[in-house]
Amino acid sequence: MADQEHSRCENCIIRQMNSFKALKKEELKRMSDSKETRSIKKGESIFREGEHLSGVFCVREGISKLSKMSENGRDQIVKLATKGEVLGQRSVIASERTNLSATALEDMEVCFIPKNHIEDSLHNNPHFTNAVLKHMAAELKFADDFIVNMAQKTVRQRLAEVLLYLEQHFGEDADGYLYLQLTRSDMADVVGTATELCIRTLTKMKKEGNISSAGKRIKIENRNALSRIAEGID
Amino acid sequence: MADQEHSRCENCIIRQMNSFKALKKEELKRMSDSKETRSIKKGESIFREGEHLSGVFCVREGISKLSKMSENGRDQIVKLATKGEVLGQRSVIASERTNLSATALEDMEVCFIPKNHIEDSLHNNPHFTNAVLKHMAAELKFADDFIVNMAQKTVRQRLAEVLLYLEQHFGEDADGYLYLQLTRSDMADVVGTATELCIRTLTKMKKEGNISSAGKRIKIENRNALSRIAEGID
DNA sequence: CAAAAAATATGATTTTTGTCAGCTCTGGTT
DNA sequence: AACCAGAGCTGACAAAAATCATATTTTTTG
Repeated sequence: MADQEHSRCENCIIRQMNSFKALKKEELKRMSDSKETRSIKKGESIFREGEHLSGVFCVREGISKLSKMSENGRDQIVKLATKGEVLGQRSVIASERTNLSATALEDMEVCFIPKNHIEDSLHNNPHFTNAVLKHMAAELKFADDFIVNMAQKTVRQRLAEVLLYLEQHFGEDADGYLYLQLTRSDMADVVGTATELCIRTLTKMKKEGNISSAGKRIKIENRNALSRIAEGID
Repeated sequence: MADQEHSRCENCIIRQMNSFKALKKEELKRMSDSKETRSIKKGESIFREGEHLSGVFCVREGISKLSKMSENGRDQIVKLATKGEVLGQRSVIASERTNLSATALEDMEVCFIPKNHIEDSLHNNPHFTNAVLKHMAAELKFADDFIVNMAQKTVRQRLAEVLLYLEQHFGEDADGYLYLQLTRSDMADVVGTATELCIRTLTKMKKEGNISSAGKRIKIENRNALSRIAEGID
């Protein structure tokens, strides 16, 4: 199918959300001519750890998890990426195989952009390079904070933090439930614990009245209490 | 005291080890005219979390720890930085306060470089910007791997890994002991555990014959065994 | 709709980790 | 040599987390 007007990079609103906003009209046009839009079903993989990427993926719709299998055989989710995020950027910049796997948590729509476009713009467009640099700086800070949390906080603290994060970043549905419905297993993989302990800890939070649930769906009932838990006060 | 020949950036060997190798002669000359060499004694702080930096610190000699205090009141060491590393780069790029504290683990010599030099070169020298970008990409990968390890490995596994890291990156002295003599407390802060458990775990490794020690100094006796421990095989 | 599969949940137990108290060793100072 | 401070170490106990087993509920699918 030929590209519609609305699916051309020049007209894409998504690019306002990432480093691509620093690209010039011409760069965008060229990019748009060779880009390729892909639909990815919930549960499908976008790429796997150790793959060699020939380009990056710009997320237009849906949410994905970026995870890595530890030597112990358990998965750790390092990041949740949504609309506007560019997946695979680090690997392309470093000319390395991917360090993480990307998997769709919902049905997704992503644009694949061949890496030569990225490389060219990194060489010729300082605005773009600086935008990417700032973005990487932000990611690095996020990662450092993540390290400190994983190392120093209890599962209960981390879980409270994740719930607040999910609310802040993905919002809630019409009924007030967290929009992103992570399985307990995925939630455990974010928190870095076993599924059972994740469930038990959620149960305790329910009993305390800080959250409620309907099936896998979770509602935050007491934001402040969760913040206090995350800080280790409760 | 006036700058000697050998302390001018143009002639400094250290810059071959970091992004500064991408700087042009002129940039280096200007940088050298406004840089300032500082001696920092073991235990002293280079900067503290939350400070506003007016420049970056290029490490010429000595080793420092980059750490952050968690809300629980315990310190987590996120990185050990040595000769060639540039401290404060992320904060300057992001125009933010520092996210980490930097403290000397040995007597150090660092060059303070006012941030306008960095900012100018980021705007005008694409080679430099790309070098910094690649460096940040490497740091980000390191951080992601660190997250996975902290989240999924036991203290014993992480400690084995740290010992091997210390050997690989800082080498050993004439007697075969690890060159960098971390206190047990600092070692615990890298591993993300309490000092007591760190000591107990070291003791166990001694009994197993995988390491030996003399005072605070540690010698690796069985590299392969430690590797296996790190991988969770033993 | 019913069966099967997957996800959620709970109990019992073991292992790992944290905490508190106190002891010992070492290196430096007077 | 005596003293001291700080680091290293150990024991006893408490708390947190992992593991295994086994329901129960929800979702998927034939």
